[in-house]
Formats: sequence, C-alpha cells, structure tokens
Amino acid sequence: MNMGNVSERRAQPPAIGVSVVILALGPASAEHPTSANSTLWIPLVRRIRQPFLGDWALPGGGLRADHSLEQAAYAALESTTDLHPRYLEQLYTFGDPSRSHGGLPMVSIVYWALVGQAETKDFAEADNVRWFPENDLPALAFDHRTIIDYALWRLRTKIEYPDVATKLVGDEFTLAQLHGVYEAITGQPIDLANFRRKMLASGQLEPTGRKRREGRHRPAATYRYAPGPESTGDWPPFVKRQEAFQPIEVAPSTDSHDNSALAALVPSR
Amino acid sequence: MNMGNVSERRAQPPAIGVSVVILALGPASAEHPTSANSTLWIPLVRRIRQPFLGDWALPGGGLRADHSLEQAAYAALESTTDLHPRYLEQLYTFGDPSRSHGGLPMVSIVYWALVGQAETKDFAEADNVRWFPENDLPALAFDHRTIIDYALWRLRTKIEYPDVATKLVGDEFTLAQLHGVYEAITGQPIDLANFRRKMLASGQLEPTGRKRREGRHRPAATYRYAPGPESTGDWPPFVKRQEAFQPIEVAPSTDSHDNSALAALVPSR
DNA sequence: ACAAAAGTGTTCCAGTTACACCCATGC
DNA sequence: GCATGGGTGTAACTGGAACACTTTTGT
Repeated sequence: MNMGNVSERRAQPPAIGVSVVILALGPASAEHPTSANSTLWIPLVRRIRQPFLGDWALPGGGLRADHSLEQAAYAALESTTDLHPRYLEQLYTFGDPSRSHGGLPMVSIVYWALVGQAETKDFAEADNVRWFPENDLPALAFDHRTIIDYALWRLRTKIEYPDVATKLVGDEFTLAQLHGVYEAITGQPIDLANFRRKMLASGQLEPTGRKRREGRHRPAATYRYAPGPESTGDWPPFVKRQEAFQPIEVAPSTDSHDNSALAALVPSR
Repeated sequence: MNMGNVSERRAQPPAIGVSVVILALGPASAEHPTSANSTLWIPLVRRIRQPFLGDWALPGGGLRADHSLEQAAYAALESTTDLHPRYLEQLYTFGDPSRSHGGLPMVSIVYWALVGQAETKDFAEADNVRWFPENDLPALAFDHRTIIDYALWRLRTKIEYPDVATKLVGDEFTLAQLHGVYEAITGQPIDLANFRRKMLASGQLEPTGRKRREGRHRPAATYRYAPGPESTGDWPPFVKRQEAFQPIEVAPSTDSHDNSALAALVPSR
C-alpha cells in the first residue's frame, strides 16, 4: 500500500475496528464497597504496543469484509473470556480523528455485552486480561474511559426492560436476586415490595414452580424470563433485531460452525 | 491496490461510508393523506451506478481519516440540500455483508438529521435529488428502506423530548404548531389542552411575548425553545454530546472554515 | 420461640386523561 | 352576533412510592 505524503494519507479512509464493553455481575470490590453487595466487572486487555503501551484497553479487533459487525464483536469477546454473552447490542460508533492520539486514525464500532452471573465464577484471568470493578478502573487507553462510561449509562437507562436485567443473572432466579441486580446497577435502594409487583405485572416472568434457599431462611420461588409477544415498543418494529442476531460463524477460519454457543443470542423479543 | 483472489478480498476490511436520513416537516401528500395536515419528507438521491442503478438512495459519502463522523454526515447532507440541520445524531452502524447486494462490502454509519419547517420552502430539487413523503417512498437501494424505518421509529420514540420536537419547527412557534408536529409524527390525536400544559410545565419553552396569526382568527402566543439546566437524563452525563457537535470544518478542501452555518448545532442541553 | 427473609395489603400522592368551559379575534 | 381556534378549569383515573403487615422457613 503506497501512501505518499501526509495530506494524501489524511484523505485516505480510516481503519475500522470493533470493540466490546463486557459487563458481568460480581462481588463488590473490597477497596471500593458500595451500598449493594454486587458490582459490575469489566474485563480489559493490556496493550502491547504504542500508543498507550502498557495501559488497559477494551477488547477489540479488526473487521473483515465477509463478517458481520456482530460476528466481529463476538470474536473480540471470545478473545478475552470464555463466557458466553447473553446480550449483545451495538452501542455507538466512535470516529473522531482526535481519539487515536498518535496512533493511526480509527473508527471503532463499539458493542456492549452482558454475561450471566452464574458463569462468572471462572473469571479466567490470562496474563494480559484482567477484570476490574466498574468503580475502580485503571488508566485506560484512547477514549475507552468515555466509552465505558457511556456503556454504563446505557445499561442504567435500559435496565428498566426486564429482559436486560435478567441477562445478568442465571436462567433461573429469585425476585430477590433480580432486585439485587437493579440496586447494584442503579445504585439506588429500591422498595422490594413494589419491585416484585412491578416485575410480576410485566408478564414477562414465568414461575418455574421450584424454590431456592438463599440464606438459612425461608426459600424463595424462582422465575425464568419469558418474552411474551405483548412486548411493544423498545425495539424497532422491523427485522433489524433478527438481523443483529443471525447465527454467527464464530471462527474466522474456514469451516468450524459452532452455533450452539449462541443459543443465548437468539432474538428474545 | 492489489487484491489477489476472492478469499483474500474477503479478509480485507470493508469500505466505510456515512449516510444521512434527513427529515423535514412538509405538507401532507396529496395521494396519501393522513389525519394530520403535515407529514415528514425525506430527500433521496438517484443512484447513477450499479448496483441498484436508477433506484433512490440515502445521501451519503466516504470517510476521510482527518474528518470526524459528524463532519462526514454534514458533508453528505450538504451534497443534497441547502437546508441546515437543527439536529444531527448518530443512528446506527450497518455492516452486514449481505447488505451490499453485489456491490463491494460496506459499513455505513448512519446519522439522522432534522431540518426546520420554515426553511423547507426551498425544497430545491436538483435533477438527481427528490423529496418524498415518508408514507410514499419509492423503491430504495440496498437496505435503505430498513434504515429509514429505523430512523422514523427513533424519531417517534424520541419525540417526547421537547428539544427534538422544536427542531422541526421554526425558532419561534405557537403551541398549536408544535402540537401539529407531534400529531404528524406519532400519527395519534393528542389532546391539545393537556399538551399545552405539559409543554409549558416542562419549563423548556420561553414565551417570546409576540403573537402570530395563523388562520383568520385569534392570534396565538409564540414560544422559543430554551434549554434550561435542569434537563436531566436523556443524554449521557459526559462529554460525548459536546464532542459530537464540535465545530465542523465543512469543506473537504484545505482551509475554508465556515462554522457560522453550524450555529444551530451547538450543544443544546 | 425467635430471627430473618419471603410475600401481601393498603393508603397516599402525583401525574395524566377526558372533557366542559371561557376568551379573543375577524368577518 | 357568531364562528373559530386560543386558552383555562376541573373531576376522574391510574400507576407508583411508602410502609405496615402476614407467612414460611431454619435454628
């Protein structure tokens, strides 16, 4: 590729990449406790080249012409953690020339993903991957701090939709657990009595009939998220949602289809 | 640029572009009347090459490494109409390989823009540019129909925020006008009495003291949109908004700064 | 029996809806 | 005066917030 002088390069299109903000519910961090006993954790990867060498950054990768954006996001996710996302949505596309800070100009299409609580036990920490609590992030490369703040803001404003909240707990959960998720995310105390009624009234929660003992006291009924066709609004009335969650050919290599891992990504509303 | 065989090209990054869905309030179309006497109009450009030669498409263009996404969106907008946007926001990024339909793979970062009613008099119709009412669109190239549907959906869900609605009328407007905008966009009849109270209660409307005669009857007081610092929520609590509306160097050529045209784009909340 | 969390009932309040009504202006 | 839209008043309805209360379990 021949790019002559500077002004010629400036006229070139920028590079494209995809990044992912992965969010999982974990224990409240010891140093920075919060009112709730859970916090959000985010995995970051350490940069191994300039600029920002040694700083932490969002997982991400390049984009191939024969892959969808979701596929690229999913690949970036896999490069960081074995956890499978239960929710994956496009967040925003950042492309300001100033954000590269000395690197080559880059447009980043950012996704955010939620992974379930049950699975977060294996917070597998590779050498260059580490999980950080949302309220105690290290110095971040590029504008990634801004991006994370935006992702958290989006989560907080979107948490009202039951399907988002349920993606942060296991498939089967008690209302108290779900309540905890809401409090952890909003940072606000929420009246449990009203919360329970509101959730049940939404018609999107299906009792499993089973019970679960949380502490050493009365067991609670468990529920499962059940979409229900009456879910209006929120998402556009057209195919976009299906399109976004088409089966993904995960491996960039030729022939390995593993869509089983993507069962959780099937359109949910 | 040398790209050998097909599989090699598939591994290349796709091209990037920016498209804009421009929305303006205009008269209800004769063939497809609606309950309200206004409808949304959208300018489209005719394609002059394959694929989809002769079909209509959203205005758009390429991306340069030294331009921000907003600058590119603004440039695309200028290529179509002289109208200046009063609102410009990123909508979504589309990148599915299937969307190119025989063309080269392309990632499109789509913006949507609102232009004021007063200015739409000069619906300047160039040979390859035509305005269409939202309810009577022609056959569209690529997935542009989906994109427009998404933009309309977004507008309809966002119209609640007074700042969005006011962007579709002139700087000075009567409550009846604003009411008409709401009805045109939602398609629902809205109780005028309650509407007026709600708007005034929002504290974001400032009386000008002037009056305007609309029909041949009692004149109505006019108002102006006045942000007010109490506007909470809606937008993320960080710089993103400012960043998104930094002064834009419009012309791709070397040195012509014309930021005066962008006064309307200054952050409004 | 007692502690602790699960789960239910009930009141209060604020914001919205529906609709009746008065006001200002042109003809 | 009267027609027409501008503008106000108000009662009924609705959903959420607050909090007292009952139930079920383990020790």
